[in-house]
Amino acid sequence: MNKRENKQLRGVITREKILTKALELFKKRGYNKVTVDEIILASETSKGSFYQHFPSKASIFLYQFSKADEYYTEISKNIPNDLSELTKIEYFSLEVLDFLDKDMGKELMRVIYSSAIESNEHTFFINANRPLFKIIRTYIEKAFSNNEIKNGYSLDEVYTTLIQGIMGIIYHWGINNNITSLKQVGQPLLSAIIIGFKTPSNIITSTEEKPSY
Amino acid sequence: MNKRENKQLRGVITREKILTKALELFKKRGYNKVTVDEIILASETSKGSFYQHFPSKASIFLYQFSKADEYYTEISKNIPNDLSELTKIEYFSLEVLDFLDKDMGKELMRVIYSSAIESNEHTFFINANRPLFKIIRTYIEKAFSNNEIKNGYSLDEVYTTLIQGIMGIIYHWGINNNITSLKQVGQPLLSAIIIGFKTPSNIITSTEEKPSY
DNA sequence: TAAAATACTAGACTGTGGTCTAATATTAAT
DNA sequence: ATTAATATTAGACCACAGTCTAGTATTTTA
Repeated sequence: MNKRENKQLRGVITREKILTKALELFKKRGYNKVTVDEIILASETSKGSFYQHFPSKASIFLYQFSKADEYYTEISKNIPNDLSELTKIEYFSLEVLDFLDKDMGKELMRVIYSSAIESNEHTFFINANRPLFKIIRTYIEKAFSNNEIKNGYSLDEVYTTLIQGIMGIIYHWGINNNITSLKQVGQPLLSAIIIGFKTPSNIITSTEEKPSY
Repeated sequence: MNKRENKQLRGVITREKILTKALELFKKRGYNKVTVDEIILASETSKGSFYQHFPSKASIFLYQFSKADEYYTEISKNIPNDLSELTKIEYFSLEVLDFLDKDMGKELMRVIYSSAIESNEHTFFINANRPLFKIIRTYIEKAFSNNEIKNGYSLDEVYTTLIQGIMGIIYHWGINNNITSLKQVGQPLLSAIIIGFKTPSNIITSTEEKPSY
């Protein structure tokens, strides 16, 4: 190993020590109970090192979320091909929910959802999800090609509707303390939305029967 | 005025001074930019007084939300009676969104949604909304009586689905920086959900065609 | 190999929301 | 009217995430 690697190595090792210890502590005592000072004490490093390697306490916790994209791609590959595109969307979304529940966990999801809304630096949330967004968008495009969407919505409307639905499912599950699985609580909304897309709406109904709004 | 009123008065006046000045500052410079020290300076009070009258900085901002319930009841009274119950739900929900957008504003909604998910003290969010929840539940019950719900969902499923949808709409709007109105971005999801409720689902489809999940 | 540039580390310091305690004002009890 | 109980106020203090600066180690340039 040459000098260059050695040099990077010092940092990499420190970073790794911090990351490991931090995640260990978060797991043991919960994210909110663990302080940065504790992490640097346990990992025998310093404030300076901590913030050299991580931009915030949250980022180190959120780091776990980076495997998500990888997994989404995996899920999408394993979807039976004989399903309609809309059914694929439902199937895929439910698998995503299952993954978030079982592999990521409620506490992490809460931290993700709260940091996304409490600051304008939700770049991560929006960007890191790109693969998720792209996968969904691709399905929608195909659904349009196959004429599966019959309620007159545009691609963007369908897309936004789905994202709103998924976010609503996760947010609602996040603030509730019951132990029902995310997949289970999310299934009805997803189904209803998909059915909504499939069902031709009476144009007269939506423009004349309810003219007041 | 007797002694008792006088005594309460001192506190009430202080409380009012803090509240007024705080909301004024929040409005002028934004919630996050205003510090508690600034508020007590501007209102000529003290830390002790501030926390005597308010449990947190957020609570003083969230205070504005207390008129919400009142307004929800008002909306529900003014809904045309010749609409179907499901249409009423859609109408009502859209009016709620309109109110939250125009009267409450995005910053307040973000603070509400972030404090609800970042601590377990979201009692307020859940409880203060009771009237909203009750109104929606009542509509749903009537919709069931009128046989408007044809997709086989239980009352709780319909209820949860709607709440998830509404929360999703608000959350999604909250993290996005575009200026589209909440009502406008929420309309498609609400419509799709309602259509989903109305549309009989093929029972065989949901239990046999997709047995793998 | 000397000098310059860069990465890394340590820990003092800051900003800010929130707590605690002691003092004072007000009300209630006797 | 005295005393006890309670509400209110002031501001020192604490906790904790995050910043800043000075110093050290490593790498690159020449």
